[in-house]
Amino acid sequence: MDAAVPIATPATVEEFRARLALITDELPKRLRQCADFIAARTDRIAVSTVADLAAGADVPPSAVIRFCQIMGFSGYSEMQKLFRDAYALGWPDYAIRLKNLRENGTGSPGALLAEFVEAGRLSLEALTKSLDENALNAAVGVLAQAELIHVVGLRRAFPVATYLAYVFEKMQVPAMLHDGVGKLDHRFALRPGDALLAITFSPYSEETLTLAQDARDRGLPVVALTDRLTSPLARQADALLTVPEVDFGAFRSLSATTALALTLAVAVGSARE
Amino acid sequence: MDAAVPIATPATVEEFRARLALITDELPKRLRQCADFIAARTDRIAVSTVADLAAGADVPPSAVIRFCQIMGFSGYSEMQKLFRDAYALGWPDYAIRLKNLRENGTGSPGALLAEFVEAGRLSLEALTKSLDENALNAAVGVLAQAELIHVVGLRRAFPVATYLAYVFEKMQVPAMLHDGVGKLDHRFALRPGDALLAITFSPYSEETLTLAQDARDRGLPVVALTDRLTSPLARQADALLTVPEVDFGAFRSLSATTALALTLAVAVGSARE
DNA sequence: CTGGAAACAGAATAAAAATTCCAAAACCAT
DNA sequence: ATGGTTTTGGAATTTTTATTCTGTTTCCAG
Repeated sequence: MDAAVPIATPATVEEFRARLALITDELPKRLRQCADFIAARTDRIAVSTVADLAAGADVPPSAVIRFCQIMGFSGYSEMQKLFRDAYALGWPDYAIRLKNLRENGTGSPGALLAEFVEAGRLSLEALTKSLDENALNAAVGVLAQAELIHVVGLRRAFPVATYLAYVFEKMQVPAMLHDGVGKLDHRFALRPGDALLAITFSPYSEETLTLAQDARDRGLPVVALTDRLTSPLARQADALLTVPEVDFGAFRSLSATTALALTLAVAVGSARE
Repeated sequence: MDAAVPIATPATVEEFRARLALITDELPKRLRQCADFIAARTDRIAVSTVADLAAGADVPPSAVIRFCQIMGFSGYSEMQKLFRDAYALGWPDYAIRLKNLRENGTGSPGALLAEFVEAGRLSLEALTKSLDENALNAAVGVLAQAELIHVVGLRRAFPVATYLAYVFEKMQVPAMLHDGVGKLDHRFALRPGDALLAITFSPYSEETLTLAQDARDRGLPVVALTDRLTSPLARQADALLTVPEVDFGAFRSLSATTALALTLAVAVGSARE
């Protein structure tokens, strides 16, 4: 027993978090599982029993109690009290919370976040409604058969392209990201049997359109991920996926685009095995 | 005993509210007190004991139980469960859902998309609930004062980093993206007066952590965008932003992360002029 | 008033949850 | 390996919490 550790009981959620971060590293296995689970799901403490938490962290209940004590509480009940008292702030459900955020001043970070979150949600909703399933299936079909998938997307679309490249790699799908580093266009990497996945939004970037045209000329199938049916990519595309992303001001959150890209990548990955 | 009132147990908070409104008027005194108190403080149910509620409504505990039964529940525990579940909303067991999807022949792309959209929506909602506004303001403050903002995020976090770099550029905020091209770490580009914005998720990438440590050693402020409070970045961070992203299988939609990143970038951009 | 039905308070009981404790297992330095 | 230390699992115990039950009170129709 470490008689020499007279830890102050955390009095606020912040203190709790600080202490949790501090000790996590040097915890033995079971206690560490507790720490990790609780770090990820802190909010549940207020409404869970010891047994619930123990099950979630996959440890016996007594380990949870020991964890509470290491955190500086006398036991679970005392720790839970901290979160139950703080709970009132967390409750306001999504709509109310969003309103609160908005109301603390136009231009404040909180208000901004509320707008972007809302834009993201609307985009996601619109996506499920507007999606053309045939186009999606066609896109998956085309990409699943490609020997190598070339991914291109620049400027605003670049994050999407890099994410696709990441997921393809995870799924062991041969893919090549055309990132324009060094202004090299790697257009000669487009080989028969390959396919191109091109992403671009208004204002459409020249390089992407050029590469798509190039692929087309060489007879490679092109899948386009873009913002409208009238996109200049439409002409070259064998499968055209449009994403109705909602803008807030000059910015767009990319939520819907990311969701669709992820779907595409995972579906293609699964289809290939 | 009203043998003739086979009330359906409310299954959602809305149903609960509807029923509460319906019966409140024709309730005897004590039960009415319960109804009134609960209508005003519905949120407390999830974290209160019968005794707490009874004290709040100024009735004996048994009256609260009777009230629960009139509301259509077998007792207090059943009623409380409704609210506890509603609070901890989200995070269904994605491991299981993904497995189902796989086993049912990979699921159609459409079904996959629905899952990713749902995950994105939950993440966004959770973000509004869990956001620490102080941390966000602190982060904006730190970055607004930096001469040059260094952005680093690799692998899964890379899309977020590139997106931040894009938005910073749009807003004419001096920023440098550390992308690891050529395995150059550019650590000597960290100059006094600059700040680092580091993004990493479990499993945390070594290079990002190293750069954060480097920045710290040189006395630069570090803003961390990560997935949990126990992240290894927590130690070096002057402002720690955590994003509760719902994973679906091995993948995360990044919706919440993108929304928060965008907020950060735009808020910093505005604050600088 | 008064008789009968509904509502009630609080003590008694049952159920569930938290906590303790200790023997067994794992770990670690020698 | 070996002895000492730390960590662990789970049964036993204590504490808290929910629920039931019963005698009493309140309410109201006649």
